[in-house]
Amino acid sequence: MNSQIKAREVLAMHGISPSRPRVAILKYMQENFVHPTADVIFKHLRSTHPSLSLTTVYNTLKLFAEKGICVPLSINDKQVCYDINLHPHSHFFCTECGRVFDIPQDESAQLLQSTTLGGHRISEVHVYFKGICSSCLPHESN
Amino acid sequence: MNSQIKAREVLAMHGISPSRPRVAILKYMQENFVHPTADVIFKHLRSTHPSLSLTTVYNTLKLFAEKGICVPLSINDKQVCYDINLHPHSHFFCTECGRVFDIPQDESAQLLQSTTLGGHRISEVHVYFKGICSSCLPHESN
DNA sequence: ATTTGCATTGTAATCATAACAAATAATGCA
DNA sequence: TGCATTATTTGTTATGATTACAATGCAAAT
Repeated sequence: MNSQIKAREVLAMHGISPSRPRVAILKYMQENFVHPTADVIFKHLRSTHPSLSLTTVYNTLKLFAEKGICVPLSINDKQVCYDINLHPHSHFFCTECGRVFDIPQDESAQLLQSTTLGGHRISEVHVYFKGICSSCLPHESN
Repeated sequence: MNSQIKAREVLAMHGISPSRPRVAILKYMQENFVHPTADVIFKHLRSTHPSLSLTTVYNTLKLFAEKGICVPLSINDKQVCYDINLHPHSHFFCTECGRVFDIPQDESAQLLQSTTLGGHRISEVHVYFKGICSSCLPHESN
């Protein structure tokens, strides 16, 4: 299939050898454009890949994140979920069902003050940056 | 002291009885305008409140959050930290030292595309909303 | 002083994630 | 083709944050 090839291509582009579990996990993320946790992926692939272990899923997701294939999201305090959508966009986390929805960036920019967004009722807005703070940065020239 | 009074006032305003641990925890948060985890608070108050238990800190922070005195932040995947600053603002998480800095909202709005912010080097931008999604919302009239 | 009910405590349980060592597969080369 | 070397995967065990829960303590009201 197409996504099978695509998954292998993506792995190759990032210098990752295309082992069975890696291809399966990436393919899953490409086909199911959700924001899965390690556990969700594990449970979905269990039937078709009986030997797959949860540890492998964790390792693989961490590897993907390091290589820039996906991004870990700490939206809720329980589990980390992963996003293969690398285009700039925001997220909406439903406190009822726990699903994470993608929100186009321009939509979210103007709606930072609004209370509804695409039919969802917003109760919290979170914006945060990650990086290296001024005191941890190597000092340039003094 | 002033903040002692202020802490008790805030508790009263939110219908929370001012027990020793609650006053101490709130006072700590008001005086040290950081973004502490339960553990950080516990360790700081341990010396002056020898009988304090970690469970009480967890319970109290959860209570404060429910009553709207503070906001839990899931910025990093390890521990939840709490913010008593309720004014709209963004956060900067340093991946080196783990500290969380407040970022004025207007500053962050324009700098969503920038790579530095008040001397910090930005590598990730996260925007997310929380609320109830359209399918979990009670249907209005149909 | 006694009751009543909330608050705190300490311990034990849970759950996500990481560490680690053993088993397995993949790759290159004689 | 068959072995040697290295990378991956697996299963189990450990860790660390958070919660559950039962027992104790405390404070206001009678």
